[in-house]
Amino acid sequence: MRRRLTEEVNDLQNQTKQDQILDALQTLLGDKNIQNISVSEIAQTAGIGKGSIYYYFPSKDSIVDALVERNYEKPLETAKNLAKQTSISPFTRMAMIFQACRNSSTEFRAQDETKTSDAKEDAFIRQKYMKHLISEMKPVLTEIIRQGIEQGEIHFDYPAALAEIVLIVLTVKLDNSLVPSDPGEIEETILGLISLLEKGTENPAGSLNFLMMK
Amino acid sequence: MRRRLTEEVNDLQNQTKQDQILDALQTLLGDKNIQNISVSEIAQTAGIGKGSIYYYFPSKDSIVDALVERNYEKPLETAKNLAKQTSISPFTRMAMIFQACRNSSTEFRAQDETKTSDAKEDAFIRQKYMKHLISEMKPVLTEIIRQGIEQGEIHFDYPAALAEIVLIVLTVKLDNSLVPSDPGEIEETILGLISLLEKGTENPAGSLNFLMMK
DNA sequence: CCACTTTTTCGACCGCCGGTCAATTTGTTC
DNA sequence: GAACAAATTGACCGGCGGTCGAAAAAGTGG
Repeated sequence: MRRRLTEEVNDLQNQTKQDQILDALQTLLGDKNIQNISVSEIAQTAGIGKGSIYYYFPSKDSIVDALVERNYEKPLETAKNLAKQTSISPFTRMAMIFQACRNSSTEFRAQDETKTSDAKEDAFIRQKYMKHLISEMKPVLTEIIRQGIEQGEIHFDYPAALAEIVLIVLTVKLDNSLVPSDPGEIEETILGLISLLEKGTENPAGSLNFLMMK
Repeated sequence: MRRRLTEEVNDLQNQTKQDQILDALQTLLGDKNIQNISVSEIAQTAGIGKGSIYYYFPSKDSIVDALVERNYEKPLETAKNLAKQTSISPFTRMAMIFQACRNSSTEFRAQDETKTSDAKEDAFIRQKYMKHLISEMKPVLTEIIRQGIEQGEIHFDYPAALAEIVLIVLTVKLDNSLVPSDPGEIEETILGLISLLEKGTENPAGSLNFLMMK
């Protein structure tokens, strides 16, 4: 059978019904925690009936999952492309990847700061974020580190472990819901991580400072 | 006014009503996720009425918080005591602390493995765990590392950062809910962390292998 | 022992949520 | 237009976290 006309119109304006729903959720997340957002509310914001939500998604949780995935599509693609650019230094590429992630995540939680409700409460969604990011990004980062080892720029015996350690520390530390900390503390931890990386990968002190973001 | 007799009886058998409720929750957590445990169920298991739960705790969430806190009382005390034992090598003390945490947490999630429901779902409670552990343990570990630096056993410029990095990586990695991984993968990450620590703190390769648990 | 106050217990009840479903509308094909 | 499939909907359901007032139990003073 031919595809429905409405579907084609949607595709043309790059807005499937699913996207509409995800947009609604994203908007609402600017104001409150996922726990305080009801499915009816999402439906209302999306301008459709509650029942329709369940025509496109099997559960409320799955909507959150889909949103997380959508928000990391771009940085993941960026990372995968960078993994092929062997001419660029591995550490530079790592920095670029983290920058891409950071942009995407600040975009995602644009209005979090102005939240009225208790910030620690939306930990739920942050966690899905972390999980997705770490598991998707690890193989890519591992490959880049492996290249660095081959090129003699990185001296370390456990590329996958190194990738994971860096990912975990950065993700956890930059997510204030898991370990609440003031900016100075974050900076110190990142500095410590950089110092540990420099010594651990046998690079001169200060050479990786550019990993420090912004 | 004098303390109530019942209160004293409770204290004698070391079982306050709160403890009774926490025990009930802990039992139930052996079988299912916190999301699938209702307050009525906790009450029933504890052998009291639902209303009584809310006489002792303001919310369901607060019960979970209290349980997490209770389960880390012992390892935290152990750690604080170890912080004073300056005669023991810092890394040995770190290993002892992690061992204490590990014992406590396996006790806590004793029957997780046999769970029927989807394991990733109880991420909620694990996260409370991580958060509590990291924030409470960080200052203690920092102090121990600082002692190691003074004694010349550890060469590193950021004690607090080092403490946090180690805590974060171990906590996240040993919690399979956040980054699902098979045992071999966990081992590799820990090995990588140890290698990074050895190089980073200017200790000979292999000297910290005893940090590897079990 | 009694009268009285304070603490504790309890389950019926409330509002709301995630999720279901039968009925209806919309779109497609011939 | 008839026949069929796809999409939409809101009333409805069971169950949840949390409230509340009544009442039982415990404590107090004489």
